Amino acid sequence: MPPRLRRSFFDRSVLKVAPELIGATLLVDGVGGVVVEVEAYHHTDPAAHSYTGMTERNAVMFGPAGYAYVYRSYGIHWCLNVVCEAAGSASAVLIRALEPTEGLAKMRRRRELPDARALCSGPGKLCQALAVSIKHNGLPLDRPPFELRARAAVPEIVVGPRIGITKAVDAPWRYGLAGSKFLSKPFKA
DNA sequence: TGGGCGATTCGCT
DNA sequence: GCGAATCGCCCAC
Repeated sequence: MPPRLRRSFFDRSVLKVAPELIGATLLVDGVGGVVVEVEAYHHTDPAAHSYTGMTERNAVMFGPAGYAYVYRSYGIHWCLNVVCEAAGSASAVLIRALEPTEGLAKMRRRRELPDARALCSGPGKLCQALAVSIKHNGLPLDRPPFELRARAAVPEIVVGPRIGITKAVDAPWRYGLAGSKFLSKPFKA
């Protein structure tokens, strides 16, 4: 089994960490799968929550790397990020999609859906499938309930603009696993 | 203290 | 493709 990713893995440029997460395995209480889509948010990026400074919501982003930043989206969904770079730099990677491999029955029950393709194909969906919520905000990714393991081999990565934002819309900081059927949206060829 | 808005999803057309 | 659901965050008043 590939080694756990240590916190020091995240203590680097978010633009380096983000593509290296593609192919890694993320589990929460044993449920999850292979990371197939992420987005990078740098603290100098107008689209980042941390851009305008620290607030109660985004405080974890300003802490050390390797911790979970979880926030509520559109009043409905949860979204899971991993804090990157040195403490205070306030950069993070948004986990956008997984290929489900472990605990499919649990995920289907939580999502009330039979289709494996739709279980984790979006940031809100995967948090529902993995039962991630505000309770996980500020927890380290290298300890239970999280389990995050390095990829076995370097996969082919596709790059494109990020989804659903209104600022810095052209920055190519969305990364995906080439050819994956489990993306939130296809990458433009 | 109140109102506009969002790193989304789903169902309907 | 479009719009509703839904509510915490955040800043202007």
